[in-house]
Order: sequence, then structure tokens, then C-alpha cells
Amino acid sequence: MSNPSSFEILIDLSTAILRVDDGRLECRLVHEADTAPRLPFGPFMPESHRTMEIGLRQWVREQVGVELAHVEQLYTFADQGRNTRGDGAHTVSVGYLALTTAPTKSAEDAQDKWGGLYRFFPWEDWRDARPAMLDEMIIPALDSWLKKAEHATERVRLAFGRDGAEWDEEFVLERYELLYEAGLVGEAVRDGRKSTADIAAHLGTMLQLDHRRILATALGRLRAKMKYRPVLFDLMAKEFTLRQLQDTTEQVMGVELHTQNFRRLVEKSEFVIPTGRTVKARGRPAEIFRFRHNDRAERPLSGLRVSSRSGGRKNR
Amino acid sequence: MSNPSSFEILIDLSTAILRVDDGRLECRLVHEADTAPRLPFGPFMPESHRTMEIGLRQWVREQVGVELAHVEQLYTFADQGRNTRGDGAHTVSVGYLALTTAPTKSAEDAQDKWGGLYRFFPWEDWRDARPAMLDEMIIPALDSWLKKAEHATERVRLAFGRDGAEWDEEFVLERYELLYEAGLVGEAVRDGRKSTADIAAHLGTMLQLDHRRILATALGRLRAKMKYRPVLFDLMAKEFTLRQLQDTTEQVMGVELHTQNFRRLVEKSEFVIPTGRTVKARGRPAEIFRFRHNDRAERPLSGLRVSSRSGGRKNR
DNA sequence: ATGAATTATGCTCATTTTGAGTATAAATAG
DNA sequence: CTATTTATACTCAAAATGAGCATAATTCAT
Repeated sequence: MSNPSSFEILIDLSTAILRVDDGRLECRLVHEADTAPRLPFGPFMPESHRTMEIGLRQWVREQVGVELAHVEQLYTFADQGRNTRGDGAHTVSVGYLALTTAPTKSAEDAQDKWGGLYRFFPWEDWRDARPAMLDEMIIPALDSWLKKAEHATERVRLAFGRDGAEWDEEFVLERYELLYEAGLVGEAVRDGRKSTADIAAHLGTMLQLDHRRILATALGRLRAKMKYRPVLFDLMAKEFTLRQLQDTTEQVMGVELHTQNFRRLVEKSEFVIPTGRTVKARGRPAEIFRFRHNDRAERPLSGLRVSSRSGGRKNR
Repeated sequence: MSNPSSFEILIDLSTAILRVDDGRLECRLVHEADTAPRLPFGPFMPESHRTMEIGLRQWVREQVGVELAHVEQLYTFADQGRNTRGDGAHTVSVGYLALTTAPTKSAEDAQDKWGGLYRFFPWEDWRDARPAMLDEMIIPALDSWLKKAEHATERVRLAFGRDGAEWDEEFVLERYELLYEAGLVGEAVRDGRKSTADIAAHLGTMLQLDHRRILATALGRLRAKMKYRPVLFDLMAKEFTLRQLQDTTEQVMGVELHTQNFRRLVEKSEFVIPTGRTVKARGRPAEIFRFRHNDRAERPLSGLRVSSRSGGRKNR
């Protein structure tokens, strides 16, 4: 083993903070002059940060001042040339996912502090229908790329659900990575890779550094985790109706659900207690529920195995 | 944001390489004079390693020379005082899980290159029965610790399946961490924490640095992943009987399975093709199968939802 | 050679879970 | 007062799961 003390490495702690506000999945952004927006981030400073999570919380506090519910480390990225700044330092970035609750009295924030998540990944939102851009732009572009990059054929098949493979909503990162490799997202253009800039201009909004990659990891992880741990409730206010719960789930999963079955699932899971009160809106008043567990610790019960619905909705 | 260029951080790439040989789950170890064994590891050198996985593969090649099938990043640990070496450098360790196949002609290795995994986590092996050490040592010791550390009560409940909570075999890391915090494993003694050294001496074998923590992460991740992706086959030889497949699963999950239902699950999954040949041993000859997908890429099909069996076995 | 033991495999059956509806209830909007 | 909307209740068939019994094809001991 060679002498280690010669590498000077900087570690970035970058956090995708997600919330659902008014039925929309959003991500907290920081805007700076003359650049793409970024996630909250800052360097890990081992002298003052006993753990990375402590460091991350400090940067979040200083930069955006949000109260974080769930915090979870995602992945550590270190690929050359994907997180490059002016100075030549080698930078590794540790991505985190944090969940938070939208403020009850909304609209207290300036409008652009929170950005709709599907701005960055328009191909991931299947709630209305399979996004047209998939067949109109992405698949053809990938196909033409695959002629030069045959090795990626199977990965494309699995990630984009082709030739009998199913679209797996968890493969958010895999899809983004393929689009990057194929030169179809703005970051590939920026990083000086062989790319198709005209298409890249249409495939979602860019972020600084490798932040969209981290965001993709966050969405993929959240979608996966919702199926087996009740993280969903870290996105909800103290009290909610089952429709709100379903809306949040649909936002995250990017898919519409069968309402009656969702309700059955939630009630059976016993995650939720009725308060007895109801809330009035358009149709029949909805009962108000709250989450069963008060403690913010790890949760015991298994998550919701959501299943998407096939046909179109009648209502709404 | 303060000036980043002042932090000198070393990144360790440490890999838990797992295999199942002759029905035993094992981990590749490196032995050095006068210390506990360690995992293969080495520093990430951004100048020569374009990605961390490239670096890791280099260290594995140099130190142990194993052919890796599946490789997966686990987690990045940076807690003060848990990965401390002589020099005062700040060290962050990125843990990886790698899977490999045991050599067909076995016993070519010196005996101690591969260590049985449950040596390090004896409380995780429930195949015979709930390990006696849990009720005899661990639970009482945790209870007495909880008197001083009430904040951890709920975590202990969930991790160790107390008061109605179920034992979740995936919570390997959570259990190890609690044992560390409670001062009940050797590493806590070594790291100079408040500890109960006499118990710690009995709770599994120590590793260098934070390597047992990484190994715990590896086992937990593998157990979780087996349920939804067919990583199992990265531990198998090209051809195998269904009993061997089941043995491997049982080894990893640390639980015995219902043979007929396991068979039904595997056959239905279509992961597996019969070769037509059989292998003779003790009882009725077993049919030889092989995995359906040749490509080493990500796999399309969902994993095996294994379910443990309750009663004791009649045979074996 | 013969029966006991052992291992693999096949099949059944009750229960639970899932997917997809239909039906009813309780509001609001016009 | 009626149509529309949303919430909630209930049904039903299909699929998956958990548990066990039954049979097949061997080896082992005598």
C-alpha cells in the first residue's frame, strides 16, 4: 500500500431536501447569479464536524434553515470530471436525502426556493400517462447512441423498460446515468462530453456540479424505501386525510393509485389513527387521520406496497 | 462557506468480499502480525483512480486476487475515532460489498483466508434456533445499559425485536451499532469508550479499524437485497442444485426455509433452467440447474421473497 | 436383498393478499 | 332539488403464501 498522506481530497456534503407542498413534490434549491441552481451543500470539515451528518445539518441550517425530519445518506460519488470546480482540488461528494414537512401556512417562502422535482426529471412523472417525451425524444436518441455503444444495450433495456422489460420506477438514477452517458442531458454538454446539445436542452433542468445526479439518487431511493418503510409520514403534516396521503405517495412514485385499495392498505397497516374530525372541501368530507408513532426514531412497521392503477381516472 | 482547501482527508476503500463455500457464508480476510484481521482495503487515489470502484478493484487485485462478481457501494463512514490509525490523518471509509463464487476445486486456499461470517456476528445466525447468547448475554447487558441510556430504548426495541416488535434480519448494522454504543463489542473497548470488556470478549471476533461495522453493513444490505434482486446467483457456481441454492439463501438470511415453498418460488421466478442432468449424493439425486441470464449486467427480474419456516426440521 | 433412513420433488388446501370493480354516503354547485 | 364531486364501504375473482402430506429415488445398515 502506498503512502496515503499525499492525497488532498475535499468532501462535499450535498443534500436533496424534499417536501410535498400542495400536492407537488418539491426540492429545496439555492440560486446563485449566473449559474444553474444547486442543492444546499458544503465541505465536510473533520476538525469541527464529528460526523458527516452533523456537518450536513450545519450547512443546511446556514444555507436554508429548514427543519429536517428524516435524513439518510445516499451515495458517495467520486468520478473524475463530474463534480469539477474552478480550483483543481479533487472532490468527492456524499449525497444525502432529507425529508421535511411543508409549512402549514404556505406561501411564506419566495416562490423559487422550492422547485418542482419533475422539472429535473420530466420522464419520471407517469401520473397522467407515459410521458410523450420518452417515445418522441429519449428512446430514439438512445437508440442512435446505442449504435456506437452496444455494450449499454441491456442496461438501456432494463432502465427504460424495453423489449418486455418493465418500467421500474425505482431506476431513476440508472436512467439519468444513461442519459448522461449518451450525452442527452445538459451536464454532459457542460462536462465536455460527446453530446447532443439540442436534445439535452429539452431533457429537464440542469443543476450545478453533480447535483442532479444526487437528486436522481434521492428520488430513486425514496421511491424504493416507501415500499418497505413508512418514510412517507416524514413528508406529511401532523394531521392529514387519506387523499392527501395518497397524493403524496402518487407524487413520489410518479404514478396514480387505486384509491379504494390504497385506503385498504393504509388502514390495514395501522400506521394511522382517525381523529374523529373531518375536513370539508368539495365532495363528501374526509376524515382526518394522524400517524400512530410519535417518536422520530426508526419505524417498526413495514411500508406500503403500493400498486399502480391501470385505467384512467373517472373523477378529478 | 469557508475555504475548503485546508482539509486533508484520506479516503479508505474497504471491501467485504463474501462467498458461500461448502454451505458456509464466508468473508475474505487479511491477516497481519499482532493485530486483528482486516478486510482488503487501500486509499482512494484520485490521481490514478478515475472512480472509486476502479481503486477498490486495484486493492482487491493486489491484496487478495479474487475475481469479483457483484460489486456495490455500501456506505461512507466518517465518525471521529472509529477508524483511527497511528498517524493523525482524518480518515473516511467507503465500504463496499462484493460477491464471488467459491472455487470449484475447493481447499486451494490456506485455511484462514476466508473466515466464517457468523464468527463476527454470532447473534445473527438463527438457522438452528434463536441464538442462546441473545437471552443469556446480550439482552440483559443492553437492559442494564438502557438504564443510563434511555434515549436508545426504542432503537433497541426495534433492532432486537422486543416488546412485540419482530426480529428483522436486515437490521444487522443497527444491532452492531447498538452493541458498540453500549460498549459490548471489542471495538468499543479498543476505541476507549465506556465498555463492559468481559462481555465484549464473547460477542464475536473483532476486526481492525471500522471493518466489522462495514461487514455488518454488508450483511444487512445483502439480506435486504436478496429479497428484491437476484444477487443470490452471484454467489453460486454456474451450475447448482436447488438445495445448494437454498443453502446459500439460508446462510445469508441466517434462517431456515421451507424447502418445498422455496422450490416453488424459484421455479416460478424463472431465474433458473434445468440442465437435465442430476447429481448423486445421499438420498434421491438432485437435478442440476443453472441461472438463466448470462450477462453480468443488472438483472431484470425481481428477487426472491423468502419466507422462513417456523417448526423444526424433520430431516437433516 | 431388504427395510430404514435420507433427500428431492410433487401436490393439496386453507388463508391471505391483491387487483379491479360496484355501490353508497355526504357534501357542494348551480 | 338535482347533478356533480369526493369519500368510503363492500364484493369478488385471481394470485400468492404458509403449512403440510405424499411419493420418488437414492444410500446405508444388516
